[in-house]
Amino acid sequence: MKSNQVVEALSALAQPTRLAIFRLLVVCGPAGMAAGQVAEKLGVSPANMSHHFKTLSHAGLIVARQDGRFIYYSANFAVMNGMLAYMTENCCEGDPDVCDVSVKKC
Amino acid sequence: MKSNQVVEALSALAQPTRLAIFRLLVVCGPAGMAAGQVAEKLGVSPANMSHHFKTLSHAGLIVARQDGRFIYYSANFAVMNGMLAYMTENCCEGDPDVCDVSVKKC
DNA sequence: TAAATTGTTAAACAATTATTAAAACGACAG
DNA sequence: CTGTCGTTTTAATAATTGTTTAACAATTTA
Repeated sequence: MKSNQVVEALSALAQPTRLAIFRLLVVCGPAGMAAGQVAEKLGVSPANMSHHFKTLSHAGLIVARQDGRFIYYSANFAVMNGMLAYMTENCCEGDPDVCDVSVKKC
Repeated sequence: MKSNQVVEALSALAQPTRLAIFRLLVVCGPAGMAAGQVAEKLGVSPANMSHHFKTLSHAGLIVARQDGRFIYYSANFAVMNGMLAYMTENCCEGDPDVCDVSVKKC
């Protein structure tokens, strides 16, 4: 994963509403959630929500899937994991005892 | 870890220079690296570097330690791990097979 | 004490980002 | 078709962020 992609992903998540969106979608899993439902759940206007979806999509953190009139968004774990890996690359010069860079499995 | 702390940490890392600083310090481990050395290594002016250090420090991602004339900065793994855990909380409704939220141990 | 080194702070400007409101779009039901 | 629902786009404004320059503080060396 390239540096600028990682920065883009971090920027996308570095905003309260978008972080909340992403966390919500992470819990939903691959099934995702309809755009409107996310907006209602978080109390955000549709237009504003759409902008945030666009930002997250462009960063590759979420994926859109149309189903009839609804658009379902879901979290893309591959990009998130790539981002996490990039940040901790070669940490502590390879000594695992010094740092504990692990995330509880879900 | 609270939402606004996580957003602050993500914002701090969502910038090319600061991401590079953090990655450099992650590799250095607890010993850290002198401010000037980091600045030189990344080709950033001292004043600009100082601002970035401040941002990262305030987010808790790095820690400063004075040693004579030099100030050594080092990465704070606890905050980073807290941030990662927050993002993946309750992912996939608890089904570990659906997503693989793990980071290679260093 | 004076000069040199290391790093921080303050102020200003340029650039980016977030939010809102209004208009427009595409999918579907009648 | 026509109307409505769900969502996106456009355009404008407000707020935040990054960089630079110059001045300042702390520590060591002469």
